[in-house]
Amino acid sequence: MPTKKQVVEEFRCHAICEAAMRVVGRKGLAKATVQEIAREAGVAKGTVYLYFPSRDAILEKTVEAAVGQLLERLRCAGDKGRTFADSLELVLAAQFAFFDENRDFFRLYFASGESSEDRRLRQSRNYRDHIEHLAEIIRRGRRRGEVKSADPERAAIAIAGAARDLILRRINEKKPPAPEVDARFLRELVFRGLEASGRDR
Amino acid sequence: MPTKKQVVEEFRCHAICEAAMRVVGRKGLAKATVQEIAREAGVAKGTVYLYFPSRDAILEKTVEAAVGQLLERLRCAGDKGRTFADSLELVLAAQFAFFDENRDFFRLYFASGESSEDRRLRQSRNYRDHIEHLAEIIRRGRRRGEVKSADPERAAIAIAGAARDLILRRINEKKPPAPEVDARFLRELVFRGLEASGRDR
DNA sequence: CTTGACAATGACCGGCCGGTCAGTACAAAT
DNA sequence: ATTTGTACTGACCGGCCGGTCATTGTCAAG
Repeated sequence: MPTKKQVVEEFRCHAICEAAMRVVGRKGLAKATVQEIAREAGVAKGTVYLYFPSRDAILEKTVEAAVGQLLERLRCAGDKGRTFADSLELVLAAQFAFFDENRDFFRLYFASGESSEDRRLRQSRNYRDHIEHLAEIIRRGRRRGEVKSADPERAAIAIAGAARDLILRRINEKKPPAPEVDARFLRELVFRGLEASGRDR
Repeated sequence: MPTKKQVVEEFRCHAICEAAMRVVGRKGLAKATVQEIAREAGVAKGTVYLYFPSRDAILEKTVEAAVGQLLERLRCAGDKGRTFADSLELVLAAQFAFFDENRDFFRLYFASGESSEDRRLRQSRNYRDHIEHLAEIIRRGRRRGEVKSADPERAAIAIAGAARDLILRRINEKKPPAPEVDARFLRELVFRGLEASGRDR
């Protein structure tokens, strides 16, 4: 049973993270100051330090929360597909859609980044989990004989990277295609490849 | 005919950029201070400002120079291949090799990054040129009937992204595979795809 | 109403760093 | 020898921002 104090604490932390998200969306990770996050959250700067030990902790938790939410969705999407191609496409579509919804935040999250933060993210549990998730989907496909033999982890990294850059592209486009379109495109690319097939040429 | 003054200027600028490259490799883009760049170049901080108007200008020119060098190599590599698959593999191998050679600089160049800088790079002529180069290779393959119909620019972005993340992976590995191995891997992935072929299952 | 505990505040501090500029050293010109 | 020109120096400044803490508000218990 959470005490009243814990409830307040939870509420404040959440409000601060939400605020941080908006500020980062506006200014970028490096230029998001504690002062502005506090103002955005409607509290004084000192108050922020009642709930977080440091600026880095705020940003870390904020990013962690957002990314955690994303990974949760991707996991669901991945479980829905019946074949490898399905799973992959669903995961990619979910990912594109998520970033479409969080455009502002992620535009600057990607575009900027502070050394300590960005590095932590890339080596973080979240990133590795994401890669591992993709790798697992590939391995499952392999077991079913749908996918050829290849280092699943490296393939996962390549797919994640491709998706990442497509997301950045989408973010800078005024009217990007529907998430499903790009998802289908990338699925086709990594599953079938670019090689001209008999009927296609 | 360059005057003596111009020669000195050229020499100093070059020394400062070289120094900046080493400092960025050590500390990351965001934490590379003018003071340290100056020390590394063996001049006083004030001297740096005789040759560059601002810190940003130093970093911009440094990155621009390094990336320009890279693109030059990639262009050569791309021209050597006779088929689409060849060209792609050669370009990728050249890219992996280049980053292997400049490990320190690019580790922190990628891992950190300051908002204004990183953004400028991504939207820079260099990045777009790289994408355009890849897209052109794809289009050439398409014209020869080697490659199926697909948006060449989006495919180029995806390939560049995949390569980028593989590079980051390689940079963090103590003993990465030879550049050619990863190049072959990625070429296989985007050209043939992951789908199990008849003989492979 | 008083009190005391604690949440909230925001002025302030200190360190950092980009950028400046008065001064130095040294060479060339007179 | 003296003056002029100039490449170079590095101490210094000012602004910024993360983090602190003495003060102020708030409210529930007595």
